[in-house]
Amino acid sequence: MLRRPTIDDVAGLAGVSIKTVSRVFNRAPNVRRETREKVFAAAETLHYQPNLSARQLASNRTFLVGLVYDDPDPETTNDYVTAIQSGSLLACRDYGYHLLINPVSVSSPKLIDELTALNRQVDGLIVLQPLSDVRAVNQFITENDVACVRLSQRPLSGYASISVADVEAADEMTEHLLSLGHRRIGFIMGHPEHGQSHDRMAGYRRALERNGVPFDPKLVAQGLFDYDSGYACARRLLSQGDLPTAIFASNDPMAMGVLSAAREMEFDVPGKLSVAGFDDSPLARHAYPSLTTVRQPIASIARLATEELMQRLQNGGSGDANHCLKAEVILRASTAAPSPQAGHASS
Amino acid sequence: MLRRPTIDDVAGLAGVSIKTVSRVFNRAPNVRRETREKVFAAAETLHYQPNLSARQLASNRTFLVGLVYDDPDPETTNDYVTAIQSGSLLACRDYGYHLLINPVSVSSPKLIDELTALNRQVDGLIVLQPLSDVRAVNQFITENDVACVRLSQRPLSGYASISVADVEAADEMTEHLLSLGHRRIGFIMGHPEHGQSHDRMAGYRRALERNGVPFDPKLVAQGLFDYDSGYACARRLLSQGDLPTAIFASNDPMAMGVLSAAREMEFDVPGKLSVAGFDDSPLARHAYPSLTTVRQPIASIARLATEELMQRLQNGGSGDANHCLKAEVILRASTAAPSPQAGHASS
DNA sequence: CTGAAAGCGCTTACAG
DNA sequence: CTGAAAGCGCTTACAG
Repeated sequence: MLRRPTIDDVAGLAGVSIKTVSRVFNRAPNVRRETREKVFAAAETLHYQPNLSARQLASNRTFLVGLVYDDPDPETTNDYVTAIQSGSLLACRDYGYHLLINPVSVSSPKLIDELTALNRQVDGLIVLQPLSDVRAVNQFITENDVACVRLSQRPLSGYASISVADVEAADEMTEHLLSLGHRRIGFIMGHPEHGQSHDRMAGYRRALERNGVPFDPKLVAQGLFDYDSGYACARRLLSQGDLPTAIFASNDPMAMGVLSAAREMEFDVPGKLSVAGFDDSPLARHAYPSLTTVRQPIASIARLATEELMQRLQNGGSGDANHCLKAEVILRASTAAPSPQAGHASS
Repeated sequence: MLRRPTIDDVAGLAGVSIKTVSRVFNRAPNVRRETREKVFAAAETLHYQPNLSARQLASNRTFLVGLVYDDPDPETTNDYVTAIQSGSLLACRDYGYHLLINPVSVSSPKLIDELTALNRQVDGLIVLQPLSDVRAVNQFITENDVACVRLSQRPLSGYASISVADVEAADEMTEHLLSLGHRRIGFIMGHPEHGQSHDRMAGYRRALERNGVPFDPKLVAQGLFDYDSGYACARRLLSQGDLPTAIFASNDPMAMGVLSAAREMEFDVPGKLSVAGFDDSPLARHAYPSLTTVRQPIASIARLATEELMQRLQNGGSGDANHCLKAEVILRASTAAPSPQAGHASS
């Protein structure tokens, strides 16, 4: 392979200074159109591509975005994170940026050190939940004036955050179950460290209240957003005296656990028990019965977060900006009206 | 935030030249232990971290590895790719490298242009299937002498490849079904462009042959590695005259499709139909019934590929190196002995 | 075992 | 609208 062409080669061929070539490639204003075209033509013939490292060093920018998320177990794939990642990647490309994937552990004592190191290697961060809800992380952000966009429903003064209307979505799903005739609706909360968990719970309670259905703590179980906890919570909820006729799990993996528990305990779904999830992960559509759930606009979230970050990097912009996107209830086969004799079944 | 410390600051504080600092950080030999410790101490107090861009520019290396894979649909998560990615990421970290995730489209006319551009921004590539089985891609690799490791069972002269013993694994799974007493075993092939598809098919045939069971083309259906194709193939296989008592699908998503089709057509699994998959994706354990499948050592594959690449980058090493890892049959609830009356059921 | 000098390929004020 | 010079923070031969 020949020596890679440099900015000098392009400048020479185009008959301009390297500064002009630089201007053209950085889309700076104040370049005559004619000149620009000459430069592009020269670059084309030479197959010139700017050297990233040189740009980085000279401009003190990296053209890199870091995506940071909690990854308790590298063995288990997290569909939500994967979707965010792929959406963000696409948006980065549009701006000539690369995405650096950075799983960290929220409970690691080195967390802040890791974030510090990462922050030096990228122009900005996209911080997913639950990291974006961790006090130490937000403190790190504000103290170091980190360029970042947070995925969280709790705003951080001076920064941008993107979130989904979890309260509304959970409210809507609960309303759906109520409208089918359910009155005893079990709820499986998500991981308590995630802001979403509390919002979804709030939506559940709001819908009950609005419909005059008393909130019963015995119908609520604390899960951890994974299959196993959903399974365990469902077994508990389905073993007590006064049975629920529906269970609303805060995410799809937990809802899958509920389906398994129901099958084991011979609760026909949706005949004897309705089950709803949240996320519309790939599992949901192919579950049996297919899962009623909430579809989050993950691709839009990722794109919006990335674009918001790009804005801030370009304009040095800061200030508050809190975007909240609507989610959508997806009705499938796992929810139906309660059967007349429901609630009288044995465990 | 204060000015970031540079190599000069460290050298000043440690009382050595910057060259020595550089040597220490690059783990070069020929540095007295005492000196090294002085340098590390100075770096520690200053919280010094080498500037990546400067290293890149000066050394003409990027400390970046590109992971390239075919991504036909960014909306759908591919558990296999995600697992490779996370394993490779971990290995990269051990070597001070970052991983650049690069989904491309195998059918894009710009594929080679994209690979060319990517190749200039990284030190080496890890190429997943089916890209690693595409002639144009391999041609690009050899013509440009690209530093890379391929995930493929078809070796490429001068390069390293990592693969899984697909033939053996498929053979073993088929043997398992035969040993249960199945004689009419349906097989759903994977995407024909993937090398694995053909190997798994070969393993299936080999086991049949060894056991004196004639190969019946009517029992084979062509899938595409996704749920929908598995579902469609199963419907076809279960609608013909001479029914299979077991279906071996070339991967788990297709096996999930088989389970759905079986449920719809009222083939009890495993009573009337045994079902086996391949991959041991997260779906498999939580499926109903839980899926007998083949566990691939994905983490090991990813680590091995990354380490092999690192070797080559460090030693400028080349030459053939073909690693083949063993897979493992995981027995779960979806396979059992055929019932006596099986094969006489209606569709 | 260690150092002084040159240079990697860009961008950034500063001029004009 | 365009250019000449300096410099970003490292590494790389080359000396010694």
